[in-house]
Amino acid sequence: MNIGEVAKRSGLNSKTVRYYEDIGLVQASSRSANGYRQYSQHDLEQLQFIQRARKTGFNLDECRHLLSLLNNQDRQSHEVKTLVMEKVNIVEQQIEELTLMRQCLIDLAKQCQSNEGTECAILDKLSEPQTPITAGENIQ
Amino acid sequence: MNIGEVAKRSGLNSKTVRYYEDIGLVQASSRSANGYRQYSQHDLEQLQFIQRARKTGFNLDECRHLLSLLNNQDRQSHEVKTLVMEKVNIVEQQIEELTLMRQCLIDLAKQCQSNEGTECAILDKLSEPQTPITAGENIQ
DNA sequence: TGTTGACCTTCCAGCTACTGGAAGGTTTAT
DNA sequence: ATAAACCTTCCAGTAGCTGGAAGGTCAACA
Repeated sequence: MNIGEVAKRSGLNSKTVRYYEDIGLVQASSRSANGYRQYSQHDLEQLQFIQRARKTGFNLDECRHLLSLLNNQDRQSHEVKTLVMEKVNIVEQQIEELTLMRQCLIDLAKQCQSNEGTECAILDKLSEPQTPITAGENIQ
Repeated sequence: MNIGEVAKRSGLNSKTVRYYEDIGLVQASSRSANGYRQYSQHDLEQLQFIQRARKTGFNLDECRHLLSLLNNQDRQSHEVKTLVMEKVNIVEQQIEELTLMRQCLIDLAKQCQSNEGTECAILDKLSEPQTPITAGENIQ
């Protein structure tokens, strides 16, 4: 199948599929006489795997790792579980930070009269010389 | 004060301060005879404001907006509140998505025996032709 | 006086994970 | 014949910095 077809079936964008080939995340596909990329069922499955892992929250390096485990018959089951549980920890940290950030924003908003006036408690708060707001480290 | 000092006092990196100048987020500082950047108390306050807004979860465009409101005497208080509440919504969506993702990962991990074997329920799940895992749209 | 180290300068490249667009070739349908 | 819908490559841009190279400046110390 052509790249458009494999893209549709894997839920990825054609550009993304080419990109994954460029960075060596998947093997270069074969080509037909006109130079078009040709994908096998196996290729599709690898791309679907990546799409699903990405959606589950793994970054491309982690996908690379998962793919190598997937394609390696000698892998050990606990390796994969470790990877997943590490990811759970990271996601939980992110949730915690976002929750703090949310509280900061709500606290800010509470102090605002929200009228037509030019005084603004929010801007004042953000301008204070001390740090009244702490949402942990900034995400991203 | 020099860039190192203003960086330390604002909690930013010198590189970041130069970057903010490059992209026009803050006005270019004055220079002393040797070409070093010189910062006033006012400059420091603007940088501190940005640092705090970033930490609170605003991106650079939003910081730009907030700064213009901060520096504009005609601003209206509710404009700022609206910006903050919009941000709360976005943060809440992110939290929701991450929470779903966390559950996916935990579900995956539960099915894993985590032994020395080479079968792996997690990889199997990620390889399934259907999409068993849905954590909403992937966050970035 | 020389030199060491800590500053400062500019410029360029790289990170993540794509995405958009240009310029062009191919295939299919009308 | 021509238009639309594919496909190709290559280059650049996104956000928000950060690292490094190559070089100038300044203060302290032997």
